[in-house]
Amino acid sequence: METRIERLCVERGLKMTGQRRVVARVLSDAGDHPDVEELYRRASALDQHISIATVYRSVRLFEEQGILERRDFGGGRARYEPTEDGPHYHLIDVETGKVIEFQDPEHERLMHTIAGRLGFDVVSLRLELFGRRQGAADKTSARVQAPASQPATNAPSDDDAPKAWTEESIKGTRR
Amino acid sequence: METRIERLCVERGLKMTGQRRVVARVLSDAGDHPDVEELYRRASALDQHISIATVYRSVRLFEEQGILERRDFGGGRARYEPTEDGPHYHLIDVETGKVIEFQDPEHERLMHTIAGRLGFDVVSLRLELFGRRQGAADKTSARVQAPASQPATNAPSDDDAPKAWTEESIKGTRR
DNA sequence: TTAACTGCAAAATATTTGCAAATTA
DNA sequence: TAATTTGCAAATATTTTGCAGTTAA
Repeated sequence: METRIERLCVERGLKMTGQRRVVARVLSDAGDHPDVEELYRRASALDQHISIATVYRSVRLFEEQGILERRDFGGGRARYEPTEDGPHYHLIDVETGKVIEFQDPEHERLMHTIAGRLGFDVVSLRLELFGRRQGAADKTSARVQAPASQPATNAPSDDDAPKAWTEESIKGTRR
Repeated sequence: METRIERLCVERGLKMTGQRRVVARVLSDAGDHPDVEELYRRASALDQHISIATVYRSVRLFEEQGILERRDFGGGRARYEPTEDGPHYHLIDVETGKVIEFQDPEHERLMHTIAGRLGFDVVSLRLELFGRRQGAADKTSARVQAPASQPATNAPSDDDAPKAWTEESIKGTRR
């Protein structure tokens, strides 16, 4: 079955190579926010004949086409998700690194109000909330001193992905 | 005169070397959001005897101490600002890359409400708005297709800094 | 057929680190 | 003087690119 991403590519006159199709499929199937390395891993499982350079080229292309959005949850790697789900934001659990998506129309409105007040139209925005589950004891205060920009130098920067990815992903990380 | 950053370092029992002092001074004087390369440039002007490795080590240290916050405005480099100014957000002009800081207590409240609804306490958050000056003709629609995460692959990722920095900064960028 | 695409390895960019020498408290 | 810190250069990590060969339309 043809994925939405494939359809969009065809509409925009891009060649659908086997590799491109595989990357599109992997992205369509992903319910999380994989980085390039993880996309490459999943793609390789479906098709041996794919190189990581092609994955990089594909996500860049898809992003340029507005099919994908690049995210930065800290950890030094770009992460990706399809644009199909409409505007939404992310709440990152600082204890576990788990990512929760949420929407809020009121917030939407507020952003436009604020931008308007400054004389701007909103083109896009990003909002990431770092939080701790209510009632969770703070056993790790050192972790969350200054996570404002990157979640924290030493907080888990992983995701809602299966353990295997999580661990491998962190191992290869430079921070 | 001793900078706030220096004072905090001493309070936390860190040695104040000449280099550290210079980096602290440069950061205290910065009204913008310099990256490491720019910090190194400004520090070098004050003191020849400083290497970029030391600047990297200093900002990492300061960030761990909660004295600095790391920001990501796209462009592949981390940018820094002192934490002293209290919570505020950033509006990035997608045409010029100029960064405008703003606050909004209502937004503050809303974030706590939203997090609470999901069962979380807010530890920190980041909000970046990408906007276009009202009335500015859209001569560059290609630029802003999918800037949700990074401002845009090809939008200026510079700042409110002097032209000289802006240009050098972009030149060395990989995107 | 041909313009677009891929793989590979090398380059570019950003950041970290090992170690010997220098410096602060 | 002892523990930290620095400079330098080399190592790592992520992403991009040149080029020759392959492939979709």
